[in-house]
Amino acid sequence: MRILSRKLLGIARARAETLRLLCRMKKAQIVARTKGSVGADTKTAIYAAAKKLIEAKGFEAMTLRQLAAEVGVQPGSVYRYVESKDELLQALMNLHMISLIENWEKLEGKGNDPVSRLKAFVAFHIRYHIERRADVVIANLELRSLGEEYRADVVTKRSQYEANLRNILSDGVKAEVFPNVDLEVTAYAIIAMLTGVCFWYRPDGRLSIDEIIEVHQKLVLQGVVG
Amino acid sequence: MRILSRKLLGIARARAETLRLLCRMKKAQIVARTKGSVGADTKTAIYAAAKKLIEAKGFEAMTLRQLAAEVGVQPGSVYRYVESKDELLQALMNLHMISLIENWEKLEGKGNDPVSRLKAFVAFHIRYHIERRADVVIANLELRSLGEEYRADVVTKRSQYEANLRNILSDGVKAEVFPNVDLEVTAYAIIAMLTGVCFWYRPDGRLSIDEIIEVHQKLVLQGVVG
DNA sequence: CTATTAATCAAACGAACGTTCGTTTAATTA
DNA sequence: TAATTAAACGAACGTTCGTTTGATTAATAG
Repeated sequence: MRILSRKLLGIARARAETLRLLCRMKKAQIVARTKGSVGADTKTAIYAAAKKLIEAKGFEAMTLRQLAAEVGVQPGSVYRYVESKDELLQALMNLHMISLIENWEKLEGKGNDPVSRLKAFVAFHIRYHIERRADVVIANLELRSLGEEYRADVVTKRSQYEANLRNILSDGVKAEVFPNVDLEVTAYAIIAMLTGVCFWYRPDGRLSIDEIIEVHQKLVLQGVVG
Repeated sequence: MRILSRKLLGIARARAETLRLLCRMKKAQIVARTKGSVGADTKTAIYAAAKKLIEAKGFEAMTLRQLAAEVGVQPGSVYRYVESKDELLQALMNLHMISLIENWEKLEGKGNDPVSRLKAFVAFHIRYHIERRADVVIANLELRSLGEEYRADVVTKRSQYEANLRNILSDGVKAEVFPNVDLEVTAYAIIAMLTGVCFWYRPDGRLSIDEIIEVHQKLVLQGVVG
């Protein structure tokens, strides 16, 4: 057996040498930096591919080899743009939370009374979540995979976003348009219900996004107004 | 650097040799079948530990070595009770769905009018989901990790359970107690909102389970009754 | 035109993964 | 008590993982 393995080792070595020679021959044709490659584009492609793969398989199940293949690059090349797999997830989640908060702030204050503000929130949340399904799925399912050092930051940002809804409800209670609502629980309930949409929504479904929004606006408003 | 790594390799080899000797010495004391070991108990322990670990870290992130350590057994021993890691997840999800459906069927039909049936469903769903958080978290977050051959089965069972709510809503519409509700969307919305509870509920929180149920019953009923 | 920087590749690393296997001991049966 | 079955162990298997490295080419700046 020991002789056999030595023989095999020899064969393997010879084969490796042959492959190396073949590589050297090909090197004149295809190698290293590719024509037209631009770093910024590659980084964008990496982030997009990561979103797609994590949404489909989950963060832990996605390998950097799959990610690299999706981008059309070698596994090692990803590390020019990403510190580590963990840091990549952190970046995706943080960018999403920041974008979510900013986009709502752009709309906020358009209406004055609590009822129209609540309707606006429902519409915004559903539309934004359907349009960025991958971001949302990642942000909601992969918190566990996020390193402890990053998690608190994302959780804080999420709470910050949810505070917008709590403020609307609170103003409604003060103005006596929403009687007897428990701010905390109601906010959780509404958000869960709205976020849930992007887990069953299908573009070719029976209802349009606007119709889905209307159904939810009615449910929410009747729920809190009574 | 090459010299350093050779040095480390040498140290590692020496240490491995020492450990091997220690193992051989211990063999006279601790080995093989342990006293008082019962197969059924071990299987129960494996399922319980798997639930705990998957809930905390996710299915892909849990390793069989962690699972074995949690049970207090060697990694290979797990395979006496489990066909594969995938089959373990499938078993956990299927058992949960079956139990969920059965437990609701035991309660169903206690009330007659759609309103009291809807209230009963809200109460049951929240209480059951809080009490079996691990099961619920797994069933809701790990569908992606489930092999395609098993997934359809779990999805069917889930839809079967959700049909209970759709039937209640449908009866309410026929009896003209719930005017103008979209059966499909409303059912999704209610379930998402109720399931959401077990992602924020804390036993030492401000409200008791009963109080949380009351808040949701009110929200849901006002939402569908108008 | 030359030197420098940006971008990528091929190859390898050790570690950890799920899983298999032959052996060994505890409990049960005949 | 002897033979059989149940339960677990320890060690290893081949594979794949995230990551690092040094060489190599494309684009850009001087």
